[in-house]
Amino acid sequence: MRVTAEAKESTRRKILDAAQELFRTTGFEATTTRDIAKAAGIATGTLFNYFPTKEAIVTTLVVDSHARPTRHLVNEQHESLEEALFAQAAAGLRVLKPYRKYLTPVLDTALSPLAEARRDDLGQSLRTDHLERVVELARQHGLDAALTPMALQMYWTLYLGMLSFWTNDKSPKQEDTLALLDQSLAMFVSWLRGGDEKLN
Amino acid sequence: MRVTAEAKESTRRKILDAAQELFRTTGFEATTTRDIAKAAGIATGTLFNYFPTKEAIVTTLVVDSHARPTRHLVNEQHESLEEALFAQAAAGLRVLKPYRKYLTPVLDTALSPLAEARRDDLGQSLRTDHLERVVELARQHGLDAALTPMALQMYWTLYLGMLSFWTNDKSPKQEDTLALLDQSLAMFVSWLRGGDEKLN
DNA sequence: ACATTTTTGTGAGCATGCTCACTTTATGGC
DNA sequence: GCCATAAAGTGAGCATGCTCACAAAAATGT
Repeated sequence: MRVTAEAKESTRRKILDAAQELFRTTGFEATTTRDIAKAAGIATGTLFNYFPTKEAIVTTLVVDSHARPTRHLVNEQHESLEEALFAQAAAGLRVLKPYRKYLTPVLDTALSPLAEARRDDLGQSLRTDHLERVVELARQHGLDAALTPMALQMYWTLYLGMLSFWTNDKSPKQEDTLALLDQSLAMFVSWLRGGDEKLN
Repeated sequence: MRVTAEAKESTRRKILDAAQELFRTTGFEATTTRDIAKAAGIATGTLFNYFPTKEAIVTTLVVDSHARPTRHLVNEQHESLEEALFAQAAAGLRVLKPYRKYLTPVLDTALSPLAEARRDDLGQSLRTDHLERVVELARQHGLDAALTPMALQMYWTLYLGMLSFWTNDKSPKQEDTLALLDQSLAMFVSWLRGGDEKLN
C-alpha cells in the first residue's frame, strides 16, 4: 500500500507541476485539461481522479503556496496595527507573485465572499487562516474587540478588492496596489478605532 | 428597413423575456442557450447574433433594469452623505431584487474591478453611472475633493462586497445586508472626511 | 418585375470541461 | 506462485457554450 500511496502522491505532483508550467506559459483559459493531462503523462480521466475541476488545480497551487510562509510575520513587532496588517498583506502578495497573472479564477470562485455558497474548502482555508492572523494582530494592539464578523467581512472585501486590482495593475512595480492597500488599511483600522470609542 | 428594425427589436425582446423567465424558474447555470433559443422560438445561432455570450444576456437584464430608475433619488435632500449614499444603494437593491438569485455571474464578469480588463461595456456603464452619482452626491456635501480615483475604487469594492453578500444573505428580509451597507458607508465617508482634514 | 446586395436566420459541428463503464495494476491471504 | 479484492488509470463519449458556411428573406437599384 505504501508504494501505491507514493505513486499516487507522485502523480499528484506531476499534475500540479505540469499545470503550473502550462498556466505560466499559456495562461489559465488557454490551457485545456487535455493539455495538462498530456504534459503530466496521464489520461484526462485520471486528472479528474485527483482534482474535481480545473479550477481546483489552480486553487490548490495558490493555496499551497500561500499557506507555507507568512506565518512568522505575526511575531514581528510593529508600531501600529496598520503596519502589521500591511506587512502581512505585502507578504501575501510576495508569495502570490508567480500566480498574479492567473489569479482571477481563484478570486472568482474560491476566495469570493460567495465561496461559502460554492462549497469550496480550499479557498475557505486560505480565508480563515488569513483572518485568524488578522484577529491575532488586532489582539496585540488591543483592537480585537471591534473585530465583529461584520468587520471581518469588510476587511475581506477590501483585501479581495486589493487582490483584484493587483492582478490587473499596470503600474511598473505594482506600486499602485501598495498605495491602495495602504489606504484601505488606514480606512479600516481607523474605523475600528472609532467603533472602539463608541463602545467606551 | 423599418420593418426589419422592428422585427429585430422584437426578436431581441423575445430572447430577453425567455431568458429572464428561464433564469428565474430554473437558475442561470441550469438554463442552456438551447433552452433560451427554443423558448424564444429561434435557432441557437440566432441567439448569438444578438448577444455575444450567455453572460451578456444576464448582464443586459441586470443593467437595463438598473439603469432606468434611481436617478430621481439624487434630487432628494439628505442630512448627511452617508444617508444619501445609503438611499442610493438601497434603491439599487430594490431594483435588482428580481435578479438577486442569479446576480453572481454578473458580479463575476461585468461588475468586477477586473471588468476593464475583460472589456465588458455593459457592466462598465452601470459602474460609471453609479459612480457619477456618488460624485454628485459628494459634491452636494462638499466632499467631492476627496473622491480621488483611488477613493472611488475603494467605494466600488465595498459596494460589490455588499452586493456579493446580498446574493447570499440568509437573514429573513436581508437586513444583514443593510447593516453591512450601513457600516461600509459609515467607514467610507468618515475616511473621506479624515482625508479632507489632512488637506486643510 | 427582376437582379443584386445586404441583412437576418439556421443548425450541423467544434472545443472543452467533465463522466463513467471498463481495463490494468497493485496488494494481501492462502 | 495464484487467486480475489481493491485501487488507480483509461479514453470514448456527453453536455453545452459558441462558430461558421450556407440559406432564406428583405431592401435597394433599374
